[in-house]
Amino acid sequence: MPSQITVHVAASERTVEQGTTAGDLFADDRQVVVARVGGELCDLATVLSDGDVVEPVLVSEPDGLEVLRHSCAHVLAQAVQETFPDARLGIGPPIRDGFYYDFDVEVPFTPDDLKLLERSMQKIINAGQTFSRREVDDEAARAELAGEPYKLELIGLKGGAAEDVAEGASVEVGGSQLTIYDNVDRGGEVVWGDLCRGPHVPTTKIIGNAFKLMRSAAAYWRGSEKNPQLQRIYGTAWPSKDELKAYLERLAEAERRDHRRLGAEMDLYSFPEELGAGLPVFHPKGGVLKRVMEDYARQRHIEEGFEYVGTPHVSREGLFHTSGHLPYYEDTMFPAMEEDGQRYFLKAMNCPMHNLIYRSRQRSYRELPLRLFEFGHVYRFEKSGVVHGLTRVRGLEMDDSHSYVTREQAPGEVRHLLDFMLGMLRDFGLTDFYLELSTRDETGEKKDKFIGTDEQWAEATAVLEQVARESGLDLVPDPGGAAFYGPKISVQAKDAIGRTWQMSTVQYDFNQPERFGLEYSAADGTRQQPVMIHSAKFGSVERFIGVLIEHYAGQLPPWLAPVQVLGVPVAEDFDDYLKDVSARLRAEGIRVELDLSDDRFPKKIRNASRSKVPFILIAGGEDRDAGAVSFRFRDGSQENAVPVEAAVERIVRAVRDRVQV
RNA sequence: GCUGGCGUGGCGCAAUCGGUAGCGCACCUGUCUUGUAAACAGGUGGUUGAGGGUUCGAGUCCCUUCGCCAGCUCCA
Repeated sequence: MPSQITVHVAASERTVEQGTTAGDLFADDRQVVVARVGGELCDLATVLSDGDVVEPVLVSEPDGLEVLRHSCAHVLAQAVQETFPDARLGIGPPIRDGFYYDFDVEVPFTPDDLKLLERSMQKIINAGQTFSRREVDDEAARAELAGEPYKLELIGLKGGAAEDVAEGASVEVGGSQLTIYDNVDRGGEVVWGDLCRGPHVPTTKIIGNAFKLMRSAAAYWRGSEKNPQLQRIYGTAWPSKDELKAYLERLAEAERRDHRRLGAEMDLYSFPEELGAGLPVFHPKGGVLKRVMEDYARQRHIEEGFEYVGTPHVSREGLFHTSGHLPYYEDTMFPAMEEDGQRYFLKAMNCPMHNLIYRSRQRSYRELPLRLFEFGHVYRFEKSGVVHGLTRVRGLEMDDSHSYVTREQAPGEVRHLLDFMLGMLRDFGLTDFYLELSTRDETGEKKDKFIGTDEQWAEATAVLEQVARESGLDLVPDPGGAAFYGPKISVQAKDAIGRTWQMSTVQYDFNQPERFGLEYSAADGTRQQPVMIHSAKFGSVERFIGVLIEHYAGQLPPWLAPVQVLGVPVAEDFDDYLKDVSARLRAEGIRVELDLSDDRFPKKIRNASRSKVPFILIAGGEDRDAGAVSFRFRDGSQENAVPVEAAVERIVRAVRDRVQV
């Protein structure tokens, strides 16, 4: 055997001693945490073979960061088993921004436990333990892990289906070869070990002090309600302390933008306990925001060929049997009301009622596309644990529209709707999108939920996919995410701090027209069945308001701001002058408030600054003498001596053009 | 629905081992009011989410229930 081998590193060949490891090649770069050998992520301890192609993987790149977080999860597990010897191990994968590890413990972890574990992890990290890989066969693994029932279960399930076992399980049992990672301290003693596919960072030292345990919560084993709950600890880990700090600051920023907090501060809406969970009320200022959104959406729908309709909140149960909703969703509808032996339900969707409008008389192909639209209030009895602010409620208003079209018209209508909804989202200041295509589950246990023939699903899905691709936006598949009656495209929008929210949806429905017996007379005199296309631009109006509040951190653009102008007199003497100015603005339809309180000027400025009103108009002696006002903006900047005429014009234009200031 | 945490005047918080609920802001009243993030003084307001229990005594302990938060599951 030759004593030297040739390896390829960074597109150049290198001749190295037999027995050289990947780590040896990059020993001078501490940023390298693992290596890609022949395309596979490997430990730096991997011994190279002749002809290997080796690339360094830095901790700062996505793969390297995942490995760091996965290793950190291992350190957590080691700390847990040292502190709570009876804890049994679940799985511990990296996730977005961090990692978790699941444990079966008698007593759930407390916040104090987390602090304790964090200290214990720091000790392990400082000890500079190495991660040492060891291949084991199934028998040996079973023997060694006899005390770890969940790991044994994973061994039984290992192989190609690992990702089906549970999200994240593949990091434990990836391929056909089982491996155990031993944590070895400086003295060479094995102090802990875990079944794991790897790879890992070479030593715990790499983790440094740029990690933090965030919270603990229960999670079902293998993600199923039917399984026992384990206690999951979430943590975060970063290449450096600064990056950890930046991450924590992002979380703090998200908290500052929380629409529940801002809604209370800005007096927009509240969630009275007396009403019940998930039932918000809109205060006058929130009412302005909601009404402006509705007015604009209504106008735009009419411009896009929709007709505004109205339907009741309740219906006899038969309607929801016809639509097919009741068998699937009775448990998430409010309980039935009985009257004269009839069961009535609060509606959880508007489409059945729109179908009745369609069916109220004979329809001709000349009427198609027939587009119906309304703000329909629907009620969904969401499970208590999922209700959340305005983003997940039990009573909501949908901007619900249904286009009835011929099969031939369907692609054109979907395209029309997609353009329409993207345009509307842009009008509200959301500009960064991707699309998600939700299709039926072809194989899984939920396959039976989807009604309709294979051909219908294939056609519907093809139409949506084609239009989605034409949009040029990124398209992410979402298998199994479709409604029971048809596939959908959803628009995912990124907000100002990079979070994505599901906004608008378009759904292709061949089922309900059939169930309701919808027809139109074709040009040749035959009766044909239309296709129905559901769409919602806001989705839920409540949710959209919540997203906007967070996106703008409460600093709404003038056209949406409940109060657009706040007048602040420098002293009482100028109250009348500002009253005249505000009358001019009101005549132009501007929403103005005046601070006529007996607070002194600095206090008024303070209150005005905190009010998030886009235009603060100040007037004192200099302004009055010049027939002018002074603007103060939300960023604290100021523009003095603006003639009243110009000020009014400027405000009116900002509102009309829907710009942000 | 499940697991854990929490629930004190409108809001944010305090109340040592159980010993008859405090503070700031807001609000009200009065005096004050001329240029950019808090003038001064006084005052109203809670029986501690709700119901039950233990105790001489419960905001503090126990049970039930409602609501909120985090996560899991779910999301037409």
